[in-house]
Amino acid sequence: MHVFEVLADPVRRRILELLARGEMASGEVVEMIGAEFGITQAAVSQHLKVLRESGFANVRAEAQRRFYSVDVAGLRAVDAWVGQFRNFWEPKLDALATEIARGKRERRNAPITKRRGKRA
Amino acid sequence: MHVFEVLADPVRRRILELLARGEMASGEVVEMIGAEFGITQAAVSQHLKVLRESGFANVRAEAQRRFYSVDVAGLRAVDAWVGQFRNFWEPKLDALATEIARGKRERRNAPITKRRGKRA
DNA sequence: CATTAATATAAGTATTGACTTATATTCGTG
DNA sequence: CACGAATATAAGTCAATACTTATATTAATG
Repeated sequence: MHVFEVLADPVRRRILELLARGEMASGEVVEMIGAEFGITQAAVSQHLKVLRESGFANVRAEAQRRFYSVDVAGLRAVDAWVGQFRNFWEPKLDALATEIARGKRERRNAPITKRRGKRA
Repeated sequence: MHVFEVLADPVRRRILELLARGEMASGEVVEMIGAEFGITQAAVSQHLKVLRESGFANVRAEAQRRFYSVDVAGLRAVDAWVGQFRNFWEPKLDALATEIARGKRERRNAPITKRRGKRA
């Protein structure tokens, strides 16, 4: 399942927000999410499965308990994709990349101009 | 439609990547996306509608043509949500927030310790 | 070792949303 | 003003997925 499909579900987003505060046993997640969304243990378990299989959560077993925690892999993937566009609202550092893009665009229709300075 | 649902669709993600290179007329988008995904003009138009209604794209009319461009609003919203977790893999600047979270977690089960210093 | 606790899985259902074809709208142009 | 070009919308279909209930698995415990 693609990272953005994973985060498209509000329950999964909420679970991640809970895990951000520290690892939680499956049962704790079931309680909180159950209270907030009114869904069953099975449903929560299925969401946890999605999160773990898509790189958003890690599991650690302790007796019958499963402790879930945030796995950054998924979040980094999302961040990387959004990063493609970050220069659109944060021109500060990446001004060069922005310049290149804008240059390309404008040069397409621009009138021909004599260039001065070194040539190969 | 929630921002993450918007980006859950590969066609919409691709459209945004195209728009990142500069504004495009609807027709141009239809050509490129049609070629890549094999879908009709109507389908692309519907995706453009979603993008514009969810704050990911702006439209500008010129005669019968509609020129689409990236709107950062949606992307910023996504970035903000992911930002909640950024300290998980970028502890550098936000070390304080990370510290607070970790502290909370550990204090839960920690042995009681005498605290020193000012009190209210 | 039978029972209970904690979690996962199986199987079925219902809703959502991404398509399709067909049609409407809007504008320039002969 | 009729027509063609560019785009949007309407209506219907189909597949994906988020649920449900029921059951399986695994481990501690009396």
